[in-house]
Amino acid sequence: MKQDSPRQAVVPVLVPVPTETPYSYAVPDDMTVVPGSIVRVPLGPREIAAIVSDQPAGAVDARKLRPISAVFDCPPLPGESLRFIAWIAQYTMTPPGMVARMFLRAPAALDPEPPVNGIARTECLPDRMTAARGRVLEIAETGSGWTRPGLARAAGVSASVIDGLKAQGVFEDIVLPPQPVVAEPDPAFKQPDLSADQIGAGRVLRDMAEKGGFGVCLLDGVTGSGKTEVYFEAVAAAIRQGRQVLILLPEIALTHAFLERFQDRFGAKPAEWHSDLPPRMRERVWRQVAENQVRVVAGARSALFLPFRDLGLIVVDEEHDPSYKQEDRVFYSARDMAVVRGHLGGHPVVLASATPSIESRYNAQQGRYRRVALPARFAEAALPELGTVDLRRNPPARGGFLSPVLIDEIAKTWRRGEQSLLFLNRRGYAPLTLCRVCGHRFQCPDCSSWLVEHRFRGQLLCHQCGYAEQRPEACPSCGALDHLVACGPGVERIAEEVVSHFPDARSIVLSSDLAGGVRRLRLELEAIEKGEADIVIGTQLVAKGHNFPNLTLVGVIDADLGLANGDPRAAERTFQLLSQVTGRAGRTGKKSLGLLQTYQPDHPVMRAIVSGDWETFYERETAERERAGLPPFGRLAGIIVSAATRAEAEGHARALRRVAPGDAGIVVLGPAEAPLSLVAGRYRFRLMVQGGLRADLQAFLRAMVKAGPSPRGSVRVQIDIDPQSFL
DNA sequence: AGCACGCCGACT
DNA sequence: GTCGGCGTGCTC
Repeated sequence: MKQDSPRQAVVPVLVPVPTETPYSYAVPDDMTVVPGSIVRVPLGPREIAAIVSDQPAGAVDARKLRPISAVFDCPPLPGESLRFIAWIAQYTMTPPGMVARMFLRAPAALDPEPPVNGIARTECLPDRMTAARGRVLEIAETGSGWTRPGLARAAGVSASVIDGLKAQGVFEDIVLPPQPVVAEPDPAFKQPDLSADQIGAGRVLRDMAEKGGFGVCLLDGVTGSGKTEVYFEAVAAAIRQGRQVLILLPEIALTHAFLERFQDRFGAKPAEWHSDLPPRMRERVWRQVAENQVRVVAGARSALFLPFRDLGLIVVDEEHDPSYKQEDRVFYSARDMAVVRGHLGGHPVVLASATPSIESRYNAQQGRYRRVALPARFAEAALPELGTVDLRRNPPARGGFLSPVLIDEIAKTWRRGEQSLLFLNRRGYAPLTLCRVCGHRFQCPDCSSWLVEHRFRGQLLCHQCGYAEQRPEACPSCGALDHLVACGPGVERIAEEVVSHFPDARSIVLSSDLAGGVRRLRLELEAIEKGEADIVIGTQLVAKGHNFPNLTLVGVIDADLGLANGDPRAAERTFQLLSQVTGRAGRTGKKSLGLLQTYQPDHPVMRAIVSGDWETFYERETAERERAGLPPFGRLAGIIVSAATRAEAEGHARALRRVAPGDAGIVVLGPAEAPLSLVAGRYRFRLMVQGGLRADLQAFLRAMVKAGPSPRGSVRVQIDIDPQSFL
């Protein structure tokens, strides 16, 4: 539908505030805007960036109308993006302005990059030549453009040398063109050496990318089967067609490893997009994506809201990863929204995982997605030999958590000069502290979960809400001194046990609360990769993406952990996590071993991992959910909850928010991904129920359901996402 | 979501 | 007598 846009006096504008409809703004006579134009508008006392909408605005008093201040000098968002905003708003029950806000996350990028002043050679030659001048002229020949201080530094001279040359007309002032954020990737840079399986799978994906148009392919291949190289074939095809490519990665996996693999294949790095990108870089990436200067973006979930002009392919790597879910403000699953974006814009979507989620498997089984499987590990990367250690038959020594079998294997591995990884998904020293005299258990005053002892810090922490207190000497209940006992293991405690068995081995603990933050963590990981540790004890952050080249033993301290928390996804999650962790071994070419300590070696999760028969596990899981009245998908009932005031409604929302994600099982409320929306009069709150809800919260919700809507104003809780109908 | 306005408690 | 807490309402 092409038509000349008539002069509009008033246009609808999506402002980043939670209103149901766009606001109306007057368009000054000398201004032209189209739907998608990014504009600066006055809103109350401030000026903010907003998007001209194609949806009708609500009625407004003409006296309130204010004019658009300016149109930003950047390309308007394409219609596809506007439809994407509207779709997400509707699906997630979020005000459209709040969704639009996600497209405006790089405010400074809305204006063109400030021009950078540089200098360039002229035809003139200097009157006298000196050593310093010679160096400057030599360096100036290299590179694509120099700033005055840049050239001086590169030539190792002071800026006055350059000023002298400039005074003679040897250099002149110019404005440097904006520098591309990354080099152009070359699809033919290096032809990969693929196995027969990879070639077959790669051909399917390449065809999808070449043909274009919407379609979803689930690329399912065990760790080390070379999934990445396979979807790179599709990426190459899209680049050849001159289209843009978005590769989504779980946040933690934005590691050097991926970027380097990409560079090996394409000769240049992809543009990165994630939360700790420096602001400058962020702006440049945003702008160059909008101007179709960037071919490939590798990013975390927020990259989904970059203003691509000509997207030709979306890849979601590790599609099962829970970090694709955003749980604040706008609640969405980036994996699902990637499929939606592909659908709206007519792009192929590749979902890749070694352990696909149940819902993606189900969608593939139903024929909604195409499925391509890579059965074997590639080349020299042999699978580790996997086994369970039955803790009933091989119990740890009193007060310990390592079975003799595991200790023996650690010893052997260490003697061979190889590395061991001990995995326990629990931070701190002990998950429960109690008083041996009176039985007092340390509980969080705010949310009633056990306080976890962190011995290195001397604190008791609530892992649920972040509450912290100093670890006391005496029992706060009966006053007894020295009778507090730690129950159960955390990584710190395992480290203690490791030191007692292997005092001469170099051991290290890695968890997200490591003192020194992310930077320290990165350093430690590098040190481990260089072989500077013998025994690594870590939480789930060691499961992702790092290559420990000398690792030949993975011991899972408590493989049962997480199976009994009532989460309907418990088995699936445990399976995914343990597969990933044991996959850390066996990348060396050497013989390697993965051992799962468990009290239930016959549990389907253990059997699936040990036997490698994942197909049976998936079938069983799907059937299990159906039996429990939790089909993998399905529309869920709404719940009416009453609240008299905004404060009360907010209180409910906060309470739900704090305890919802990843907690114990929700049966009344249905499967894991159900988003709840609380709507109280004009106030509206949402949250995503990920793992399920704790029993006390279920009771709370049930009570509210019974209470029914309040005549004074109500909070409505809705749970009605239906993944089957999300297209 | 921000931000202003407004009404009650501890301070220069 | 004011500073500042957050409860309430509004933004085209």
